[in-house]
Amino acid sequence: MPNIRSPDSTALDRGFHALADATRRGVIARLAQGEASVADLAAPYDMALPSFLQHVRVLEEAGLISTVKTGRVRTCRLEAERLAALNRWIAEYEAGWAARLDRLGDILDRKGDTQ
Amino acid sequence: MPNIRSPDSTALDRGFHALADATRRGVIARLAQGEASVADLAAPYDMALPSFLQHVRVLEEAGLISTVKTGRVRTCRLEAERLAALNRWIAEYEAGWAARLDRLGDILDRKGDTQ
DNA sequence: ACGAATGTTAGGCATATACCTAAGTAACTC
DNA sequence: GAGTTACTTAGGTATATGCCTAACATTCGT
Repeated sequence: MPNIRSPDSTALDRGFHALADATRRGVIARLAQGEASVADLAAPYDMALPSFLQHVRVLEEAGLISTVKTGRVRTCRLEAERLAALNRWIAEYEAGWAARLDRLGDILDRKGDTQ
Repeated sequence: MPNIRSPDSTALDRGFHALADATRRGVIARLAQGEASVADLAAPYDMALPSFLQHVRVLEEAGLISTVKTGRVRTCRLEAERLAALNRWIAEYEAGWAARLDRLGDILDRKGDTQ
């Protein structure tokens, strides 16, 4: 039986994985207010810079942020479109029309039992 | 300097982590069409059942699905509200008003260069 | 050119994740 | 009550993740 994995699954894998960490979500929240350097982004965290840089790379490889190095400063920017893509994946199932129909079915069944 | 992590971050951690895997996203997609047993859910995947069950547990601990055992069958259902909560987190930053302003700035700058 | 600022690379450690096989347990089915 | 079904538990391996320190590279200010 073939595996159901689709070829583009890694984009979602990386995207959601990138969001599954408070530090990285903090970076995104900060970048939503405008661009920032790595040092600026790292400042609130009690973490060695190399460790923090790893998080930045995870975000960049997920496409959630882009960075440019100018002189010795690397400036980071939020890539809202990629974030939107993740949101779209969720939205497709979040609507939950089927789930609601199931629940409606349950409710009707229960009504039938008691009346 | 204090760490910025908020106390409830584990809910988002677990939620997004749960979505960061194609098998688990497949389960969600399937459950969006209605309830299903573990065996039903596992059928499309070329994976030992214990391995698959781990994925189910990850989803359940993230609150993305709920399960009930009736007799020897465990039935799984999508918890759309939790999915919606993740979507809400993304939506807050996806809007990207700040990012758009930045880009608008870039565009205006470039216009200024060429005209 | 010298020192400080801003990353970056290299290497290492502890825990978590994703998979497996083998061996249960509990509940229908006959 | 014996077998089959549908999980479940136990235990093991390989890789990935998240953190660290130490040392290097580059650029900026004076």
